[in-house]
Amino acid sequence: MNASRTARERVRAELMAEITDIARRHLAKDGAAGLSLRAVAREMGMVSSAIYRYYPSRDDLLTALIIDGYNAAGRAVKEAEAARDRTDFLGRWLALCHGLRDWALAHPHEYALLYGSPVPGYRAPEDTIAPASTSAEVFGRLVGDAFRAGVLDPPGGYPPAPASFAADAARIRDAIMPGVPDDVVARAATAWPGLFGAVSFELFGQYNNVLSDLTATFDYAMRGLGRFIGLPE
Amino acid sequence: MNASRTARERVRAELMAEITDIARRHLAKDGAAGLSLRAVAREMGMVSSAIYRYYPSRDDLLTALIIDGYNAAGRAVKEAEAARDRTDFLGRWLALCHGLRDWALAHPHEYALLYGSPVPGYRAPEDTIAPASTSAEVFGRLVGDAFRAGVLDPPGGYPPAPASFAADAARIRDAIMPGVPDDVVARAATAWPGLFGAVSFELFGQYNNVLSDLTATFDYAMRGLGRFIGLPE
DNA sequence: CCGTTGCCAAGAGCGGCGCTCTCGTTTCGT
DNA sequence: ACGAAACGAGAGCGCCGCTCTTGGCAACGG
Repeated sequence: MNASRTARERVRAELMAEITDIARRHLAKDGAAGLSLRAVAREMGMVSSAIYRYYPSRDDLLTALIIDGYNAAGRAVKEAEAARDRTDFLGRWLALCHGLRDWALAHPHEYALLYGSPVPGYRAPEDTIAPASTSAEVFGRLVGDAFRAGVLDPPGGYPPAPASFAADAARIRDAIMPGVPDDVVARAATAWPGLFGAVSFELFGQYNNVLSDLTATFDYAMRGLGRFIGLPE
Repeated sequence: MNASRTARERVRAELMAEITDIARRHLAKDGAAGLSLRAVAREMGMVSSAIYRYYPSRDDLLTALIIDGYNAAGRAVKEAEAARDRTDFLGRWLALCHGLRDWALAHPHEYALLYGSPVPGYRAPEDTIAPASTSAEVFGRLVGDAFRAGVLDPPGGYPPAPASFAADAARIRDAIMPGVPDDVVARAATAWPGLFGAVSFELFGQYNNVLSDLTATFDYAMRGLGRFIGLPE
């Protein structure tokens, strides 16, 4: 009975995978705004209404692509970071940053879908938060490793974190940075959006006619943020 | 003859202004994806094809809204920054940051249009770059003032800017930061996208279920970036 | 003063979109 | 073997951006 049920469901799973594959290709080519269920159906040789058996709406298909995208970006970040010597903490951070940037440059529309403006009528289904945190987990582990190694050496002259941050710090610590004290969490939480701000600026054209050697400038900026956290040179 | 021609052109200008006003309201309510020429025309009591006399395409209307948005954001930033004591450089920076964030929170869809994923088939017409730099000019003047006042006191322990940055630094210096040395320009260029990364993270939902006191955390992070540049406490 | 020119609103229409509903057919569980 | 569920196809609804044509109206030149 398992075999028979899986027979039908296997076809269904394969068709859903084929739909997402085609949709991902369309997304990569034309962006989220250009993704059309009808075009995907056409390419599959189906009639448009048949698609709705598999994805009840365009937003559901987009949600699937978002989850895929978070997983792909997280994998790229993870692999880039894993290639560095475990004790080269600044190197791991830079590898993480370049890994994200390289993936974003290779998949600009997918990056925009994840970290740009939310496209659908706005929703962030529960399913997306787990894969969305993959990159942050890599970051948290890196910061935690550096702290436990006792090598964190942040430049002085910075104000302390606000008292209201303690609760957030505790939550972040429990989730991805076990054992890390509040002020380190706070600095990490400052640097983290800086990474995405830099990638988004480059990808969304804010650096046009401003910067020329984008790779070197990005590397410099991320090095600065790494030092800001306290990662040793 | 001037009077007669301007008579006709005045009506035209008024109609274009009315179109952009309605379009801006639709944009604020439904986002860029929900902006429809037909809906705007309907609200104006026109037939949809008549709109094309004034804006040849939807993208042209969006471009007009983008320019308006940059001007509005720039004005908000400028006024917030101008309200601070000229010698309170960190205060001016924080006012700039909060000014941008407050404007973004009040006009999320417009912010997304400016600093989120580029929505049209992608274009950045020349007309948009001048208004886009208003905020950066405020920032550049602030950094320049602080440098000329001799109060810049950046924490040490950071690597120098890459050699390839010199040309970019010269261009930035000429445009918005006259007299500022390369390493200060480089640090400013690191902090600047950090501001937008923080605002975008908050606005695009990346902080959901992560941070609770968003205002205090933002203030802390911007304070850190201000110190990173060297603005004195 | 009148004819020409050019701007304008309106209407019809094209192709495409997301999505719904109905209708035969196939497939599966019992 | 039979009823239920899943399925593909087709037609259709109301949107959308955009184009083309038509007819009215005002401005300008002879």
